[in-house]
Amino acid sequence: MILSVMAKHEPDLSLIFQALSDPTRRAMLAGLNTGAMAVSALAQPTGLALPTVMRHLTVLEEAGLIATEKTGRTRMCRARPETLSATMRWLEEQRAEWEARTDRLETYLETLQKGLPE
Amino acid sequence: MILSVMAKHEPDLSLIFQALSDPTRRAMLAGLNTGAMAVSALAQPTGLALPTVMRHLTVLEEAGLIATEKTGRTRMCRARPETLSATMRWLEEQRAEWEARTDRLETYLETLQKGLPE
DNA sequence: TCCATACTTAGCTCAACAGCTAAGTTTTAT
DNA sequence: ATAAAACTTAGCTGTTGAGCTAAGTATGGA
Repeated sequence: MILSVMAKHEPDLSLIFQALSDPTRRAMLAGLNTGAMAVSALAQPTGLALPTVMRHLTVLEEAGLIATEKTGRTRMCRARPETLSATMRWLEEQRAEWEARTDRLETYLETLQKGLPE
Repeated sequence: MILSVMAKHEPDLSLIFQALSDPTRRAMLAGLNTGAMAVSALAQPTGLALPTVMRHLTVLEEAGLIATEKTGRTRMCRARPETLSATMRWLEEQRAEWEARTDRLETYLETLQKGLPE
């Protein structure tokens, strides 16, 4: 099997961060961490109209943060934690790069200090 | 010293994710990982007008992702990796919660399996 | 002093977003 | 065969976002 076939939706950071920037969507995502849920069950605690909730779910799904499947007349939603992992990886890379140059800087400064008495 | 005085800007996830959702801003942040930079230096590779870049910088600063300081006529910008760490912490909590309930579910299913022959 | 540099402020445009209501569609239960 | 349940689609509204130009302020060098 060719790898590119498996990579259906490589994570799009713009879509992911955009999806996570809304508190309602973060709450929904947190709700799904306790198990899969139908749309109306997710909507209930938000107090929002159903079409509004549907829009939020579409945003989350297009970002790869959840998956949904319709069975009969109800649509079940579940979290996709792999996408969270991919996102953490990006954040970690940023911090790592920053740390690397900070370390280089400190090493350089130490070198200067040792060099001074010379 | 009282702690609440120190916590100037507790991280606001909505602001942070909103800031990170724009590719231009992520590129700027990545640029700052290689060291502090003046506004015009950050603007140059983007090809955007200076006021546009300024707006991006304001968004990043209000999210706590960078800090800036003006000396003379130039404003220097540097990354604030602590905010990235706080963000990772939230993502990690989500994944942890999801894993916890998944583990509980698997344990339960195993229990059922063992129970069956009885 | 004068001019260039480096932002900064003001204000405009167009697109995208979050919310709504009203009116479908498809299943399931009676 | 109806009717309720659970979405789904269409379309409207007010706000926010990213981009621009033009004009202003403040510093530093000649």
